[in-house]
Amino acid sequence: MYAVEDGVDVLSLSLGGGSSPFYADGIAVGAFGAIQNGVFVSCSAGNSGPFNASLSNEAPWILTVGASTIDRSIIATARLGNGADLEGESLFQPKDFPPNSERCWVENQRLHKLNFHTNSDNLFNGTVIGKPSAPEVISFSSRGPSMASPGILKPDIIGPGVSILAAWPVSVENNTNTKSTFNIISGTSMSCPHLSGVAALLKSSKTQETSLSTSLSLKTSSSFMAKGSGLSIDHNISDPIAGKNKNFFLCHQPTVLNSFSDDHHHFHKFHYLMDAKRSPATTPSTIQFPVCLNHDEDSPQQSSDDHHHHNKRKVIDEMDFFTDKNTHSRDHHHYKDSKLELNVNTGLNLLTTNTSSDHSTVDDGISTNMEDKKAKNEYAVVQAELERVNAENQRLKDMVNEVTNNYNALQLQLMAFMQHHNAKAADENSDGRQVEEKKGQLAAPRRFIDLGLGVNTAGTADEPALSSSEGRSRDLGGSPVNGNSNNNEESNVLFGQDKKEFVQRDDSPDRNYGPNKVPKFSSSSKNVDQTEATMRKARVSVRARSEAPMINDGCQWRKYGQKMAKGNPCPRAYYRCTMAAGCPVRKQVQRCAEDRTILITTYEGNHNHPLPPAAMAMASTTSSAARLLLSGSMSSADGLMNANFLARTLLPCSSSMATISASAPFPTVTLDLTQTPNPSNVQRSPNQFQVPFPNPSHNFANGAAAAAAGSLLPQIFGQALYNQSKFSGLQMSQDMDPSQLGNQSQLPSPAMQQGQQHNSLADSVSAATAAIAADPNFTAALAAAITSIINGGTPQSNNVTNNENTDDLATTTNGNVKFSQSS
DNA sequence: CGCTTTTGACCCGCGC
DNA sequence: GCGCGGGTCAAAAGCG
Repeated sequence: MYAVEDGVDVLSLSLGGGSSPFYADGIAVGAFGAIQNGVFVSCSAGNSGPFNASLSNEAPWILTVGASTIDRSIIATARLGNGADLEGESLFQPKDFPPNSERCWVENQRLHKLNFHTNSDNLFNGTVIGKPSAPEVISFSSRGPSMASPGILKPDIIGPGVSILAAWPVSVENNTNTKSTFNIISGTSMSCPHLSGVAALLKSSKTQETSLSTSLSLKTSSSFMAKGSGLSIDHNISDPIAGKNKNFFLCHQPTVLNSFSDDHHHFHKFHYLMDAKRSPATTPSTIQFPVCLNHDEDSPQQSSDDHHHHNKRKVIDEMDFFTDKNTHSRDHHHYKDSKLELNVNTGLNLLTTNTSSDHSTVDDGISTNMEDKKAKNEYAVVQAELERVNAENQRLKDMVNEVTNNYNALQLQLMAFMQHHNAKAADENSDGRQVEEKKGQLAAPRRFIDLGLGVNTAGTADEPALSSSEGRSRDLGGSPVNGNSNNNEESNVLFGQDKKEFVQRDDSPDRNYGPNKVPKFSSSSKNVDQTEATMRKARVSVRARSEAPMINDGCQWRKYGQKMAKGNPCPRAYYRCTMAAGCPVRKQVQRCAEDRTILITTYEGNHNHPLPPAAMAMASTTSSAARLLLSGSMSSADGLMNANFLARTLLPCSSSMATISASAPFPTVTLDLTQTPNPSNVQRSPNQFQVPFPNPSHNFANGAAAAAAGSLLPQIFGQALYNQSKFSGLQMSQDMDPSQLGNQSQLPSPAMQQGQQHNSLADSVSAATAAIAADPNFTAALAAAITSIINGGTPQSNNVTNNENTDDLATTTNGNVKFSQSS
């Protein structure tokens, strides 16, 4: 026998499942806050709890199941009508829900004991053990619409007065172990983008109810309905899922109402079901809990239960889940004698905005107390909504920050790629001319670095070719003027991690510096120091919008100072790289005075250690930019050089802008990630000329892949490798002919320059793959960018064909994009 | 306890 | 030479 007494509302809110917006406890608070006496409340939090259930009045029979699948520390709580708090552990775990977890509590002097166990993320089987001695509501809520995994209720828990609520199908075993699946509609939160209060919540359940063809198996007295219950629970034993339920109803064929309809928001609850079915056009201004309790007086089944209509907790109807109707007859009478009051007013019209149409029986019994409660409930709803919105806002902020960081990193990557590509292309274009012009003058032949992947350059795959800087150094070391010189000669040069070591070993050969080299640097320690100082002072400033105090560039930094800089109310923070002992890299972080949403990060120096993939974007970009800057400044004797270089090398292009500052105390290139793609929007300083990163399509065709391989990827590859010549790139640039600036720019970043002799190609590929694959978004974006470049590029005869890298091949495939380094 | 951050002192270069 | 501003140091404080 199954019966629900008068004065009992049943409300089951299942907040579980997916990314439901109903996690906010405020919803539950608001929802339950309106529930009045005698309401059964069953709630279940979903993935991210917490939720709280508060009852504003006596609620003798409450069973609350709360859980968070995300944070087990979150405790679902329910405040009982008597002021007692009901707390339960967070029972759910995404995967490893402990079998047979037991949870007990005492509520209103009744022991509630539940065993829960589940065996999958979205499967929740609940077993209630022990026979309740009083009307109770037990709620099962799976985490999702797992129709195939209904909860199972043991027969012994099916007793008089026990309601079983489930958001999803629940099977009930009868004495013959025959399972019968039934559903009880409960408010579920799936796929509801917006909600406000219970009404919306339950209203949202309409779709699911319909789709799931859920049914409600609950009965109550008509008198209860007359009290204005806002809760709608309709009987539906014809549910296709719960078709067997029909066999468990002894006395009637419940009226079927599968879904909540707006048209059903009739407030005459006493006739709600009937009206809803017969007068669907009625549309109340208030959103009502569509209560579909089986109290239809016109129902032929009803007559058989008339004897249950009593003033107190009368069981006017019964639902028999089992064929054995005598099983709980004694309990049934027990419930009939229950002391529960019938003056139940669920007051679930929480979001009522216009009560004029409210003709419920509430009117005849409303007291000021009720109004106060209603007001409080509304307040609670608003407050809860506010909290929810705040929490959501915070989450969105976090998301924005994260996205911003990702965007910045991606942009840097793209900039690095374009920069390398551009430099390479420029070098290609200028190479012939430059070579002729400088023929015989340059002792330092333009030597392309092997990208570190140069299997052939070093002779063996295990001994990758030296970095570009190394190559250049070697060239400086006396190699004949040969822009295409092979790397074989590099084998004579050793590069230590320490720049000085490199210098010492590099001083032997004589250098035939061209007369136009300005300034010329000798191999003396003095010049070396000067070079180092210059390199160190070369700065790359990155402007990016970020709410965070510091952009995440993948490196570890230690703050060593903070100063108030003149002209900027925002303090400037000084950081030092701590990823390796003695790493000279430092950076300054300061917010832009004009626009404090812009964070200006200025990098200085080169890392002397491998960088994690996450740090590659920034490191490669900044180092490349610095190299570009230094190349221009150091290799040109006059200011025109830069202009020429830029004009020849850089082409109009992308949204990212590089600004080389001529007035800064230190040579500084600024990468502005805040600029819009429209060049007209670019602000220019009289002392600055901006260098838009080239549009690869202008001078880059099939070289895109080569560029990717020749710049970005090599850096990534080199990343996994340890390097020994951290400043070689700069030193090389000192001796370079302006015509080689493009090549210079093309050189890998210091990170790339790091010694690769000790690493295998496989390791490099692995590192690159990991770096690229680490971030699917980045991968997709980069792939799209490169694809765009390749597709948009106009094939040119002067495609990049660096013979030095002819055999170098570093290929990593990510999705549809294949990066292949070839020359 | 070790690492990081804070913060005032100190150093240094540059301009007057 | 002095003052100013940028940058760094290092002891103290904070933090996990």
